Amino acid sequence: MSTPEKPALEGLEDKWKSRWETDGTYRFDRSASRSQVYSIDTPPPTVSGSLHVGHVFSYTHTDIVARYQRMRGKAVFYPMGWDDNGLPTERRVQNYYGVRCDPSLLYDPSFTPPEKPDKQPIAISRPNFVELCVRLTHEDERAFEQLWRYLGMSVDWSMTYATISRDAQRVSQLAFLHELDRGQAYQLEAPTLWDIDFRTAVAQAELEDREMPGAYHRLRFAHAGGEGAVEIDTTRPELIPACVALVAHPDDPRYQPLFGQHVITPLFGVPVPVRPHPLADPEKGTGIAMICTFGDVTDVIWWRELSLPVRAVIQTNGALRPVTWGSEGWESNDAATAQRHYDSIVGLSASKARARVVELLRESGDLTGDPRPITHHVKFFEKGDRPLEIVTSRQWFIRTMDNREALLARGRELKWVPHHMVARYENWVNGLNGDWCVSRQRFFGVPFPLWYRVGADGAIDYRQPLLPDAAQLPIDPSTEVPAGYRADQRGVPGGFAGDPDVMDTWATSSLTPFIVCGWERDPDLFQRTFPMDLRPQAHDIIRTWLFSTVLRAHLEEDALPWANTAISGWVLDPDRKKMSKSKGNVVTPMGLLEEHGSDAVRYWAAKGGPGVDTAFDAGQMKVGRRLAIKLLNASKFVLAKSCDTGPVTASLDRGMLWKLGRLVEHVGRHLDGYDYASALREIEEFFWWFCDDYIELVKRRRASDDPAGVSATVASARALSVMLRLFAPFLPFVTEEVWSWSRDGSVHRGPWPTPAEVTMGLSAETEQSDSAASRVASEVTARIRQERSARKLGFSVPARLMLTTPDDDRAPWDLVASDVIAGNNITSAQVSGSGDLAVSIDPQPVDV
RNA sequence: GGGCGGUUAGCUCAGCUGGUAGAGCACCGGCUUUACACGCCGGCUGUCACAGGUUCGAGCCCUGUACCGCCCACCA
Repeated sequence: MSTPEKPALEGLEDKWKSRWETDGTYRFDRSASRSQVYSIDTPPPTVSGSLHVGHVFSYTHTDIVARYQRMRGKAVFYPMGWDDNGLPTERRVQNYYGVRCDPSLLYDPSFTPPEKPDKQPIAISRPNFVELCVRLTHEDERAFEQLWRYLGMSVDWSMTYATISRDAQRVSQLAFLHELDRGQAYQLEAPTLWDIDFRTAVAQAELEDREMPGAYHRLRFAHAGGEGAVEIDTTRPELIPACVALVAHPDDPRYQPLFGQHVITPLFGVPVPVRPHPLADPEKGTGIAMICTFGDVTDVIWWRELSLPVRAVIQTNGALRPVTWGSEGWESNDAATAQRHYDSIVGLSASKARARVVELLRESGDLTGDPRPITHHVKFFEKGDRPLEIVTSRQWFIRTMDNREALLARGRELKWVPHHMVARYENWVNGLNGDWCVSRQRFFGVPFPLWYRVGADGAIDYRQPLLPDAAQLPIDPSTEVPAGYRADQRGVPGGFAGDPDVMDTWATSSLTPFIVCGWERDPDLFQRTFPMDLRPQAHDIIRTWLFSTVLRAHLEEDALPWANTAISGWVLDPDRKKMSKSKGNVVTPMGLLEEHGSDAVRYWAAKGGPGVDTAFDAGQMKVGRRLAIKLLNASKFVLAKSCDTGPVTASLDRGMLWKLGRLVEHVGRHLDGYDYASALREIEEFFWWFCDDYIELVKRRRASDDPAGVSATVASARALSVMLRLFAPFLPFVTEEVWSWSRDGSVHRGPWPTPAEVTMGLSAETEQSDSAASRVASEVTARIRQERSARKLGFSVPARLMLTTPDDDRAPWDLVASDVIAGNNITSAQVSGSGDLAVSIDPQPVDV
């Protein structure tokens, strides 16, 4: 335990991250009661992606809060999770091992993937596929963990979880079964937004609008009576065979006479009714629209509310399905012509079929004019490449619409940092237009823990699912067998079939508070940690992760999942664009940490306030690095002569401590409100003042062993101890290093400083005069420095001081005069008059 | 179309309940001052986006406009 000769930052990360691990510095104390615990629902990063600067930025914010709470004496429950669920992992595993998942296959315990992936992917069962996902993501997790440790994240690494772990699956399945039991989950055969490339249903939360070129095609629908025709505009003429009605606004006089009449679809000769509906916009196109099953979500609304039949043509792969014209549901006035037209588009994708239909329309004369190009917004799956279609399929839903009011109330109950982010949540909840579709037609994910009976005719009966016992969970219905059945009855008449789908990744992620707190597994842990204290996350996933977590906690526990949520901003590149890989401006986090040092990068991150998008700024990191180095050097100086107890008699010393006491108070207030940026700013400001003014003024007095020297020694040592603890949540490495020079144990478990500790032994009666003295000392020193600079008199030139002070400053000046004189290389001081502060100096020749 | 945030020095940003515009970086000048040259001291830099309004007084409050970013939206 000693101060190094030449302190440096290099190597501190490696030194302390392993020491913290050995010492269990951040181990959660699970004997703590709920009120002593601070629990954090950390976002699990997607392991198959890569970490970027944005992660470093926002995770630092959370770590600052965690460290603050820990020093406040809380048992901080801070587990790290890995999100290895979902499509990114699935794709990566397919490519990495050269496999593909076939859920109809049975588990092969002896399967090992080939050394090198073959061109022809090997089909494997879902459990085998999941095993490979787990294996691959495990490697990613280790790399992530190394980075987090290097950054100084104070998580308890013994409590790491993964979203595809058996326990996460158990929690997902159990919550689903509860919701099924309570009628909050249900299945429905219904039109659903569908990605034709991923071949899965997608939820409202996963949509994004993209601007796409399109074109209005003006089509002619003949009146069924024979006389005249009506024209409609459509961007999707290929859906004419799926047309089931036309619709116009009820008040639109142009079309009122047509309501209840029929018109004939072009090319296919199908009589369809003309119906009124208020959603039809008289301003759009010709004011009358074609309803198809299904071209867009408005079609679904019209179809439902007008009780129209289904004539679906788009299949799950996006191609037009075969249709026999003239058969039931496909009646046509001219089935032969309809068939001939349809045969030329069957099997084509929507865009190819569209081009072909336009040719057919031109030939038949049902296209008025040329298509008019437009740009319009089209719904996409956020990870998808082609527009979504709407396909009718059986899906599982969790009820959101019935809970809208309750969810809005939960949103108001939650404390949002920054507060305005609550608007995003309310916006989303108010805009919900359907229950949450949680089933996905994918392989890697949490399966629905259900089987269905197969009837004697071989048809699956979805109405009464066969449920597993809760104690059995997690289960995979594609390999496990429901009670009362044998494995050889799978898929045969009179037997059973497993639900083929997996849950939406958010269906699992929405349960992170349950997963980490040991819901329905470790009741003791659960009651010590739930509801949690903090959910930190980014604002782009308020509608997904935050919303769905609030929903699940509401359904399961009738509670908020956490009391607070801190929404972090994004890291922007200097062009004010969100930093992203695709823009080619990604800096690897590890390179950044190695170049500037973790404390320096954390400093930059901490300067970005809660919810504030922040520019990537290497300059700030350099400033942070300088701060850390300054901390090393200043500490070395203070600790070179240190003493913990003794009377603080000098007014300047006391003034410094009073100022520090107020700082401690402010910083605590800022951090309680998650305003780490303001906290850091104030600490930093004090620290530079302490170094440049206070220490410079007292360093000579401090060298002596008389009572005045002891006063400065005690005060500066106390201040250093306090500042190290204030800086500790922000700069964990350098503060720990300095702390270790003179003290046992970790600064990160040290007590958070209190104003009372700082001003211990000081009499409140002197606060005003001490503070005034400290202020006058700084002001006069600044004037002397200005004078020296203006007159090019270096510090080494001794000078005589002539000072004018306001009357009010005369007494404070007397208290600090000797420090100001000694600290500014002044030979003698002459104070005169009264008025505005004025300083002049006379250089004094040095006696030879 | 609806909503949320932002616009302050060349750059990155503070500015609490209205009371004479701030910091850091950059730039310029100076300093061997035994903690630190990875340092210290000093200096320069502003129609607080724009237009109105309230007020003795507006960067801050109100109304409107513009631009930037984001979220949401039924996209014929």
